[in-house]
Amino acid sequence: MAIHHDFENSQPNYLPQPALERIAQMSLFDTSCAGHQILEHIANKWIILIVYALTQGKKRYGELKQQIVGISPKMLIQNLRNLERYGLIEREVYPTMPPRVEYSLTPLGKSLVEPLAILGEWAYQHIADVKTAMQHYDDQPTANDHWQSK
Amino acid sequence: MAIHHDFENSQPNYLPQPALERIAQMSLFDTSCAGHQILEHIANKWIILIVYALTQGKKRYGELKQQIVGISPKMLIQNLRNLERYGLIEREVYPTMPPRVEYSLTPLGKSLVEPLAILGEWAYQHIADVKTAMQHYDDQPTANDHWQSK
DNA sequence: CGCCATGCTTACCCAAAAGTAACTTACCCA
DNA sequence: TGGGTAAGTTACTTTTGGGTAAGCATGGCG
Repeated sequence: MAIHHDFENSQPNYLPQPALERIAQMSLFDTSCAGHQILEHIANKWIILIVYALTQGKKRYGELKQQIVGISPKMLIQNLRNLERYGLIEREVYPTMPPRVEYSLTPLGKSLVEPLAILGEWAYQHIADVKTAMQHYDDQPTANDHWQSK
Repeated sequence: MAIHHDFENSQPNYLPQPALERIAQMSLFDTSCAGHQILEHIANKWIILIVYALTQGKKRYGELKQQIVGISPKMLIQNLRNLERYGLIEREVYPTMPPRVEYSLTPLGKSLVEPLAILGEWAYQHIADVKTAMQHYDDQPTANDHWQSK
């Protein structure tokens, strides 16, 4: 617990030192490191959105499908299965008919909410910055045309 | 600044309230929302590793290639271009011969370091939890075989 | 003089991921 | 008897990600 503390006021440097120090200790650059692999699975648009949705409490498959606009049934179920496998969500089946299945965050899943929320906030807060950077980049005619991922 | 504070001791609830409140305000579930789109681009294994690498300072292409084990030249250059486009890194060309190009984080890029570091730390700290969850899941023979992403 | 080494970039191609849409199961209800 | 419903599942196709290997420029060196 108490993972991140006062990292803003300790160093004169631009970058928060404790973060840097801690990054240096994780061998995330090594693809064979489990931390790297987990990151690879977690850093996924749908995973993030599903976890976000479940912060609001138990949700049924249909509710998730409705809330996460644009997700296909296949992607939803696939990512739900993966999240269950990683121990981040729990799947409860009520053997009624029509079937009823509820998904909820496990304690481990809940512990991931804060890191993801921080990332989401960053995205949300820097929309304008990124947009203007992209326009600026795209406007310069210097042949940077064929790399855009959209 | 001061984005995340004492979220552990304020609520009786398991989940950090401030994060939840703020998530609710972002319309990340809407694919047409710019925040959603940015998240989609940032939540990418290679992007994260490149930003991590650049927290250590300016780096040349070759240095990055060496440090980020397993990245192909194409992925490296593609993600560098994207990061530049988003305004997260800066590309400096020294017109010497052999050419020399240095990449560094912009202030915007530096602001992303802390969120990513927190995510990386989560991954690193919960390796054991996730591993045991996966073993447990894989051991139950109830035909969950065809979904695994590895 | 010409060939090699270096650093970066691109072309080409295949494999994996993700979207689409139709199908399933089993009960209830009209 | 047949339509509706919830939660998937499957087959099929398209899109994207990613690896391999070659291109290019130029200064150094033999």
